[in-house]
Amino acid sequence: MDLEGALHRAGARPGDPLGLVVLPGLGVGLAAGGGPLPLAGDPADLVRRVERGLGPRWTWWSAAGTAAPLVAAGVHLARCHDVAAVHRLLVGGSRDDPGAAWAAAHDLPEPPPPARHREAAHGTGLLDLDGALAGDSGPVDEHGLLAAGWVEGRAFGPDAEPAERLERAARWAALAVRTAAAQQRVLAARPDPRPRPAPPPLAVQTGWSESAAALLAVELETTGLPVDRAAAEAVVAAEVGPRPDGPAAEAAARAARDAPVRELLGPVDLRNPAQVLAALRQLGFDVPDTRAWRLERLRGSHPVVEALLRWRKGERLATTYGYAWLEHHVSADGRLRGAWAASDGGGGRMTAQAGLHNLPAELRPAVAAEPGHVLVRADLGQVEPRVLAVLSGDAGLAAAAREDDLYAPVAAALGADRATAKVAVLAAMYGQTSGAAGEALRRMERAYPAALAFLRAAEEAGRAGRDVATWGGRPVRVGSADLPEEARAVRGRFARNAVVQGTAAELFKAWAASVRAGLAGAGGAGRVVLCLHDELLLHVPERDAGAAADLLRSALAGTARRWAGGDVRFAADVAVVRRWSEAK
DNA sequence: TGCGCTACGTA
DNA sequence: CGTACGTAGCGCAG
Repeated sequence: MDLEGALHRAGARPGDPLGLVVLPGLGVGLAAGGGPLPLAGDPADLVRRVERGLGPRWTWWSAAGTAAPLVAAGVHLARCHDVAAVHRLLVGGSRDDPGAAWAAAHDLPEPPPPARHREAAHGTGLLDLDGALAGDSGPVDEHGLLAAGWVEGRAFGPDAEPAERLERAARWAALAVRTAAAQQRVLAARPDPRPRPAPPPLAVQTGWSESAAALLAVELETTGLPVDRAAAEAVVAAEVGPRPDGPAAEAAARAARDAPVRELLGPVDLRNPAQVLAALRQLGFDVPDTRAWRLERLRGSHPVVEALLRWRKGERLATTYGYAWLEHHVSADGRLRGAWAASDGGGGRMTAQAGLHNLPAELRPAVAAEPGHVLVRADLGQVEPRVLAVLSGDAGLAAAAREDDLYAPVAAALGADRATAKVAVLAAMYGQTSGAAGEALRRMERAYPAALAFLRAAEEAGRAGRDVATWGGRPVRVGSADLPEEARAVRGRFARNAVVQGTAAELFKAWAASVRAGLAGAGGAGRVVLCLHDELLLHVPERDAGAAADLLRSALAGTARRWAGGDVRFAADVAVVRRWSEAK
């Protein structure tokens, strides 16, 4: 079959949207401007050829649903439009299923959410849940909404003939392209907040980078984080002893860990906070709870405090990050894998499961490059105050951002030391209402009035139940008005912080997408292996280390210029290391 | 089994 | 009365 000719007849052009639905083992449904194009064959092979020959902007309902088998087969997908990711960027909230995106793109009321157990099946065509699709019903129902049988993948299920399944997959891909086109029109019409807008519009750029991040999330899950299992086990063993070989040994190890504390505290269940609290009160401690930061202050007043804090540390390693965790999440190939979400929570940060985002510092030496490779780590310095300078257009804060250490000029402006300046800046961004930052905060008002006014406006919007929006235009839903004062204050702080945190997340994802593209362009084996809010970790062959470090810096400079308009400088600290712990 | 609570890890 | 997230054990409701 002449693939190039078929693509040409279907109206596919380089760089243009090309709808894609994958039917594993069967083929792919493509859709360009000219209509649906079903192709039988090995999906990875077909997509690889189209990527090489045409270089489209792959357009799918979601990377999680469509790209996973391709990524698993080692296919690199350069550019994409992710309908789910863009939908979340456009309307905020947590819905990103095809039905919701389609309805929003057609100004229809949002349909009820899909049943929970079906969520994983969106657009994959992998699952046959409730039998065959009724008759020859199409993908759009009588209300103009997407039909359940198509959303749930039954339309492509094994009940139909292969040719018919591919035909439907291509029609489904065509609907993704139509939805994406509608989304693109909305993005392009959004006001551009940059001081000197230049094409492409910021919202369009953000749609692309959010889409790329969704694909990167799939890749991160496939690639995994390289872990030196022996080193990890050594850390665990040092804290909780050797791996128990059965339930009895495990119970014995637990009892042995508990014994030193129970000698001092009495025969209480250490895993029951209420019992621990009661026992501490028996010993004369007047504490409202048993949290570590509270007990920290009581260190030295009684040996039990030290023992309990030490026990807690070991207990964390024994439970959350112990042998069971290694067993479940670190594969035989030495990779720690968990599910990733590219845009989660209120502000749209990346999140990860399997402990990838909360690895205790003690375990970081176990994150290690494989033989012949290095880790290249880069973290954004003081990203949130720099983002605040972008959002608010505060000239003084933008000037401070020209320094590698933003807090130095801020300290000078406040007439305070660096530590105080840092606390004041963070207090302003997080909405702290008490504590020692008071006087410094008042000086912040005078030194950076636009930045503080921006934060106050965000907080006020949150208190009043009005949505706020990130730089890229993502609405941050704050919920309804009419709440008790306490709840309004909480929501105000949430809104104040979510705009900054969410905007930082957008910059980070744009940077990560650029780095991902640069690594692919270099044609090497370098991979992004971890995204940690303001930190990127790459795993690259030794000889590519220097190029990867350069890429991290140049990608940031380019991203910041396109994204912020060049008025605010962003800086990354880059280090080439063998083990994650070696970097600062 | 599912949920809220307490606790704690990261940014 | 600084924000966000994920995970685990416990106690309780169903």
